[in-house]
Amino acid sequence: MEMRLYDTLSRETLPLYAADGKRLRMYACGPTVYGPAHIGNFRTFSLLDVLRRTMEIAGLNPLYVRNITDVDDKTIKGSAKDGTSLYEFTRKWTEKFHADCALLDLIVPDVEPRATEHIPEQVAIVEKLLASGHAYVGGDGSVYYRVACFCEYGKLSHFHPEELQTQDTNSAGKANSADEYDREQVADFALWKARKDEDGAVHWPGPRNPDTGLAIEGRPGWHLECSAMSIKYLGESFDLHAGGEDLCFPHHENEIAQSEAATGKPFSRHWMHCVHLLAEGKKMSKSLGNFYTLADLVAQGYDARAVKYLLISSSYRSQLNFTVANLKGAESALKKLDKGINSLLAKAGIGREEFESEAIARADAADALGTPFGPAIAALFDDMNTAASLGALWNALRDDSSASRAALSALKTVLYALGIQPIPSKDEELGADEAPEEVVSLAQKRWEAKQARDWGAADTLRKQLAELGWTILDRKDGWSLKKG
RNA sequence: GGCGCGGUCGCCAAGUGGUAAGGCCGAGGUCUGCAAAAUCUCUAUCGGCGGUUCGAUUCCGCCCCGCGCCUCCA
Repeated sequence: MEMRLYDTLSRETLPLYAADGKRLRMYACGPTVYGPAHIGNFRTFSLLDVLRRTMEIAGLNPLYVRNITDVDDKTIKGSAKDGTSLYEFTRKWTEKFHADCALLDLIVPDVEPRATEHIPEQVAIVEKLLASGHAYVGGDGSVYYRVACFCEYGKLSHFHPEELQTQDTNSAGKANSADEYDREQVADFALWKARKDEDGAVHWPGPRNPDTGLAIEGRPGWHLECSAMSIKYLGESFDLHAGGEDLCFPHHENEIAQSEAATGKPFSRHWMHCVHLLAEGKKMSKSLGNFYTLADLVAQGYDARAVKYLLISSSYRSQLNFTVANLKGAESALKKLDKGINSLLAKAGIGREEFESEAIARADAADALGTPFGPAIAALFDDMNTAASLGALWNALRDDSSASRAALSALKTVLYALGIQPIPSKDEELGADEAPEEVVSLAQKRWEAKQARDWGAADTLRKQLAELGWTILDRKDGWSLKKG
């Protein structure tokens, strides 16, 4: 079954395929490492992870490149504020990002290039563009892209350059200082920024000024790195480029302009954009108090798996509103999912270990489609409909014919694609040896009171345990304890 | 002003020209000394008004409401 995905460029849902017949070459814009990534960032990265996984089970053999932006205004400012080098500063936040990715069980990209490690490649593109007249040195010594030179400018975001209206403030709420003095047109964007005092030690010998023949010291503009690195690792033309919806314009539009002008070839063939997450009904921002990071949520005791479940619970093309209530709902759902899988295994007479081991392999997608879990796979193949896929997963879990080896293989495939690993029968029940002695002794006393049919004493002891934060789970023949 | 997305059960969220998947919450049953846990069952006519059609939530038009992007936010 063919996998299809909506393409921003053509505004059509098109089949995904590897142009070279071997690997589907995909580039995703990664984070700018200047602070903790928030869950909105991770909605995009989680969805792209599902995409990567789904392409894998579809046999598309993805080659996944996702960059790290480690030089820009914010990283420079942040490192200056911290009194550390740009390198140290961005390493710190990159490590934090990787830790969060691991918590969410995101597959590590095949290549994760950093902007600062690809300066020569970026400079080479600027020099090409200068030579062909697509770029010019502006009044401030920086190199700008001449948008007027690229007649297809706007083809991705479907904006007409002449209709672009410069807002009073940018998305960060800061005033746009879009003065035309340095540039020929407001729409022109910086390819290479000339060195400024506030950049401190952050500068490289840049492209040669065609007029003087001298290198222009400075640093790359924002869009340039993605062109340079995607071309380096995937070739001048590749299969798919993805990112958050905010990147569509100007970032991706500018990538297309500079790449296609530099190579003379079509850049990415297919474009995918993940719609943003809202938090408590509004765009996430620190001032609104609805700014969530994964670390915060985990520290509050929420399960990272539940965060991921929630983040992928609506289609990548629709907005998702994150609320704590929904996160709790996701936790409940996940608990039930674990149980559902356990009982399915029990019905099939297959042990948890056998299920997790190689004994039951992930099904080939074609085989999986014929099982009750088929619809869950088909939904992912159809424009990566994660919400429909989860719905189909629940349906299949209730299907009696799901208790077969073939179906369980298919289940493994679905869980792999969604990137949700079931937790082995972790029903939070603790045996006597796992709780504090005091608690165990209270529980035992209460059990004895109960056996003696002394309900008053039994209820008092149960209350005492509740005050200590433990719940008694009664059985016919005994008791166990649950925290909370 | 330009481009785009969306309004489906209390909440989240799929979907289709022929009478609405799923999850959460809630309610009820079973179990239980009671409670919890477990388990089973139940819960919508799709923003408004017109139009096309044998038939529209699904297509078209208008209106109302919400949201995103419009130069460095995933």
